[in-house]
Amino acid sequence: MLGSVCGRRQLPVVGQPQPERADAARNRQKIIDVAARMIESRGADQLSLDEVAKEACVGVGTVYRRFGDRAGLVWALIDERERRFQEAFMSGPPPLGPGAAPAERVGAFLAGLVDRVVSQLDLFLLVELGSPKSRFGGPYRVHHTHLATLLAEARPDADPHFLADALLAPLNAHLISYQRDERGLTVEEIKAGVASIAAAVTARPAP
Amino acid sequence: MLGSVCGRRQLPVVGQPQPERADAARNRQKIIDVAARMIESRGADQLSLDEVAKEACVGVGTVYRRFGDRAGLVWALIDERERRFQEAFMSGPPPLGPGAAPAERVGAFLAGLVDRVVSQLDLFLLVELGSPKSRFGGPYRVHHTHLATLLAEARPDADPHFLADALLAPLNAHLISYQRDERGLTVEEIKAGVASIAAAVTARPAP
DNA sequence: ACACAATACGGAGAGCTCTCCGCTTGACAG
DNA sequence: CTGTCAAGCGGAGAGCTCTCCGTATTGTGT
Repeated sequence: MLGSVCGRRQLPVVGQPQPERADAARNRQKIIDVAARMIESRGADQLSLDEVAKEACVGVGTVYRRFGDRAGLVWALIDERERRFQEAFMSGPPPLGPGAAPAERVGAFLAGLVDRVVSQLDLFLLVELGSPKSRFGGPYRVHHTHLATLLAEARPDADPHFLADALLAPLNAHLISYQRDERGLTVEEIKAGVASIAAAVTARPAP
Repeated sequence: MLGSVCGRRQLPVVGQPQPERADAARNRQKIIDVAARMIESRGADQLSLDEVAKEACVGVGTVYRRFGDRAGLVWALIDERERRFQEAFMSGPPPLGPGAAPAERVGAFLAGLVDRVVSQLDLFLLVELGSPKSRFGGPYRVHHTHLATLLAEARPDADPHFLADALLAPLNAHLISYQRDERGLTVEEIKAGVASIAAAVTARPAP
């Protein structure tokens, strides 16, 4: 099936400050490559770290030392697009980036996040099965902080942290997957629904 | 009790036990008892079905035949209180039951659900790790239908099904657990936050 | 009372996640 | 170049979830 990567040497990447030893970095990359290929060819739900290790010619211990657990490896696979998304909402052009009104940026952010989740749905499904720590650590924290900041501007009277959680919650991969596959909602309908809730929440409270 | 079956095959109905052989019923009860005891003494996250089987003196196959998987067994443990809750919001006194205004019932329902999740938090955490089928089947469907019905009355112009999902999403056990244990929110604060969102969503849209 | 489906049973075993620990290797000072 | 040792490595193994299938039990029609 998959051609084995065993024995092939990885070219060293220059320019990156490396807190890792060379062999460790090489293994990390090999593992990521193999995992990405296996997911592409067989689907994310079939991902077995045992098998990844075998295919990458490393011990299973190495996989776990590098990535902690299943969810950690999956985050690494998600990472590249995630970074691009973070750049977009932190320093890209409006309405996602700075320059637009807070309420408008909230809408753009949530719509963008729906797209992101949908575009890597099976990976996000896997992440959500991981430990709470991996779930609410890393990217979730970044999204939450960003959204809470925007909400604090749009609605200074409400609790922005709770509001951010509440707006992010309906974007979880399991719910979106269920809405799309079992209830027949389209991505556009989901985005419209999210937008209407965001609008209700960011509107000035009725007098 | 169940009416006579007259040779007809009964379809499995969620929540209603289908006619079981005497030995099967005996085993189901033994398994539930043992599982409840083990959870009480050691915590839900330590629940091992292998061990439950051994302790209940049945084969592990029996456990899985009865309950399908881990999440199925956990639902069975949750079931009794869940039924009481369902009765309360379907036919109990207002504001949870019929008689109050829809928006008020939405608030009471969500507050009640927060209490329910918190009161059996570790069981709900376990359920959320199960398959999407078990997660969105059974009780979720009941909650969703009820809430969507109320929302359709309160806000005839919006999509009540999506809205119901979006209001239920922030009540997931993992988020509540994280908010309470990591961010130090109290249950009352969570309920207040949920209430304010429900209020925003059920309010008439601004002109 | 008895036979015979239908139903349930037990537990071996496949396959997984993750831990542990004795051995190996890379980085660097001298 | 070489010695040192923190960092990294592999894979055996514990413990789990869930499946499979030959065997045993139950309830029913006669």
